Amino acid sequence: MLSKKTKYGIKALTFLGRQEDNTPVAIASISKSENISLKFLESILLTLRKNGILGSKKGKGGGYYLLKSPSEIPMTAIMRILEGPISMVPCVSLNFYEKCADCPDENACAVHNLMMQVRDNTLDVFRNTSLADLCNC
Amino acid sequence: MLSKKTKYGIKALTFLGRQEDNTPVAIASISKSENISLKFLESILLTLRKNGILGSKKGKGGGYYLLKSPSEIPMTAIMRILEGPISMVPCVSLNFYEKCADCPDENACAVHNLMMQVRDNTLDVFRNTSLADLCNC
DNA sequence: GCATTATCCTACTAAATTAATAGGGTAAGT
DNA sequence: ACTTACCCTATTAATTTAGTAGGATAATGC
Repeated sequence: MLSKKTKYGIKALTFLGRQEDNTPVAIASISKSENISLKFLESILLTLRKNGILGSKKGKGGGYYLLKSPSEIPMTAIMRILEGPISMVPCVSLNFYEKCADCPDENACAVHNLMMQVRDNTLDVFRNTSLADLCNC
Repeated sequence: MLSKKTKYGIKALTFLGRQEDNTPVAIASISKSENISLKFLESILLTLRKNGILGSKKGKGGGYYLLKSPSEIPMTAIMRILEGPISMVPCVSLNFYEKCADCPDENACAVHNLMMQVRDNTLDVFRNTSLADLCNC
């Protein structure tokens, strides 16, 4: 299941991507428009900033803004920052790999091989989708 | 992330599907071979039985066995019983649909539309895979 | 019929994760 | 200075997941 953190994060990014210009938007403004708890959203936007997706400006007229054009932000990046691994099991993860404690041989593991296929298909979607695609719908 | 419940359940089913004949296999036997806590596995096999995937026999020589041939058991069925919805958000689920509290219009929701694509791709994998495919690898 | 074997079933607990909140600190603008 | 709005850490509450306990029930075989 997708966490609320990821869901809210994507909604906020889409909101920012839909702005006419790229001037900073206050957290409170996004929070109201998208029905997201202000404090929770604050922490989400903070991690997006720390991971190079967003820039921020303090003080009056401040807020968050996209550092790149939406078309240059692939969904793989957003998903990995907010949700973590794209795969359903760590043993097939490209960026968050971990060996299973119970599994002596990965290549002989039915779950491993099945989840590899799922990962490839999911990855296909995220690789071929940018934030821009989400903004235009 | 895939729950251990689902992971263990798939492993157990694969183990059963790989048996020469379809005579009952004791939980303890599966538990040892697959490194799964006996009690936890017990509850997993119980739900698979209650959902028509497994049959069981009590007493000496008893255990669990597949009710159908592995090729007749699609992964969609197994996943929905063990893991629940295949989609990442309830609002795009075919079998476990739920409306999002925060979202006024589903069709205008970027997350909704993205997750629809992911669901379709994942579903494709599970629909085209049966337990038999997992047993032969 | 009685001991043994193994599933059946409910309830409970512990651990981990997720979601949300609190509250003060820091920087920018007027 | 004062206000605005992000910065950051810590804490708590809620939920889910994983695992455990312990007895009930049914089948088998001597």
